[in-house]
Amino acid sequence: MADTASPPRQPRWRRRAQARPEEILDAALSEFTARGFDAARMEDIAKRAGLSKAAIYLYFPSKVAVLKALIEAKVSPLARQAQALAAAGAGDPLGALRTIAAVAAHLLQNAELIAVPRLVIGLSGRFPEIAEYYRTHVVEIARAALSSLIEAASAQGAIRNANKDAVVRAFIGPLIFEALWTHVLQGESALRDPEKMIEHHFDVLLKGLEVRA
Amino acid sequence: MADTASPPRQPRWRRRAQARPEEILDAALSEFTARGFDAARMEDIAKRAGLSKAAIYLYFPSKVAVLKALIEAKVSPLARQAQALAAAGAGDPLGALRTIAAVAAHLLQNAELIAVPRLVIGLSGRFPEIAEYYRTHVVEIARAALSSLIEAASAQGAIRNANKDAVVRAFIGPLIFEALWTHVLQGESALRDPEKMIEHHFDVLLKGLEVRA
DNA sequence: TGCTATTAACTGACCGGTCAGTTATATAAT
DNA sequence: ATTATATAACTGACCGGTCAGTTAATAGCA
Repeated sequence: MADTASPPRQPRWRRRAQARPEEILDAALSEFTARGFDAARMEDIAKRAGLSKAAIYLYFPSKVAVLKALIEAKVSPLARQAQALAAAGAGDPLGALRTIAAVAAHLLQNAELIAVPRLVIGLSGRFPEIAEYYRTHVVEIARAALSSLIEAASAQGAIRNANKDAVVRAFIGPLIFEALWTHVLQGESALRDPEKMIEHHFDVLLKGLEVRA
Repeated sequence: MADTASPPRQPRWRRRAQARPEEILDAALSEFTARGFDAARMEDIAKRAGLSKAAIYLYFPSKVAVLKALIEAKVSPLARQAQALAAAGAGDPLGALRTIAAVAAHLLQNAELIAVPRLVIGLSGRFPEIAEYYRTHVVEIARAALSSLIEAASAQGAIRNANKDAVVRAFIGPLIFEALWTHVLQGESALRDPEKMIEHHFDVLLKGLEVRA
């Protein structure tokens, strides 16, 4: 009797097959980030994404499948971006390296961004395919991009000859370290001032520690 | 009737309260390393340690407690070692840094050694105390040790003046990166030849990339 | 322009299995 | 005889995944 006279009720739910997958992945990222893969509950992911747990299984066959899709979705863009930056900067490789470092330093401020690699680190033992995917689709691509820039810089005399892999490590390593220090260990972070950090980074990287004559 | 006539039976189990805790921690490290914290089963840890699951609870109140004890047990020695090396090398700071890097490069070949930090990375979100413990008891101590060496080197003119934090990052970062690349991503590793890797590392670190006049 | 049939999208309730932790009991050591 | 050390058996809760059934959207038809 009460509300028989209110026809324009809004439906209890809507069909939005198009938008669901991405929403699910976003929700999953949040939950995985906060609790880790195992402790994250499908029920909570569903709630956050605004549908029922069962509905998730209309889009993904399993929890691991959600994780894989998540990694693929969040990771490929980064790899492509790195390649693009490297390609665009072939003319001025040293400048491109500096730009990439600056961009990276800015991005690394964002905690959600390093959530994926953290998941990968934690799960690489149990799901080697995930580690492999991350290596081949992200890190190897970034390494290749950097390598090509370094080679170009060396070829045109902008930097001296040195072992390429060592240079790549010297370029990336400190950034990774600071990201871990900041987001994993909650340490006081140099990332708060990315420009200054990159300035110092390049000062050491270019000039080295030796006392010049 | 059968074997009533064999008195020298060995007992079904022995009381070894003294030795148990460490054995449990070793077993836990193996299981945690292989499967991660959540997927590791107390039952399996017990089996590996050679006792029953219930017996573990005579020594540790919970699974997390085992993890914490494990981290504390495996981590303090490292911190002490880093401090010792730094103290011993105060006279020749640059040499000490090289030694530390060489030792580190050797140690990093061992997969079990980086298992603990990997656990910390994976669990830092859910158990911040663990991350904090690791920061204060390991990384900050290692950083301090390195910092003092760098300061000493700078003071006695062995290296030029540069931002100390940046130098620490430039020193540690590449090693961390290579360890992750090797043990997490299963990549082809420069750690196979630690001497050469350190040689390249120091070549870049000391001389930098700039073309000298 | 409504009514009906059909399908895609979605849900609530449930099941089977797992596992951290507990309890009742037994055995070694003293 | 007593106590510390150990186990086997058990419990309670949780959670990934499933399924029978419901609802929203849409296409066909009058």
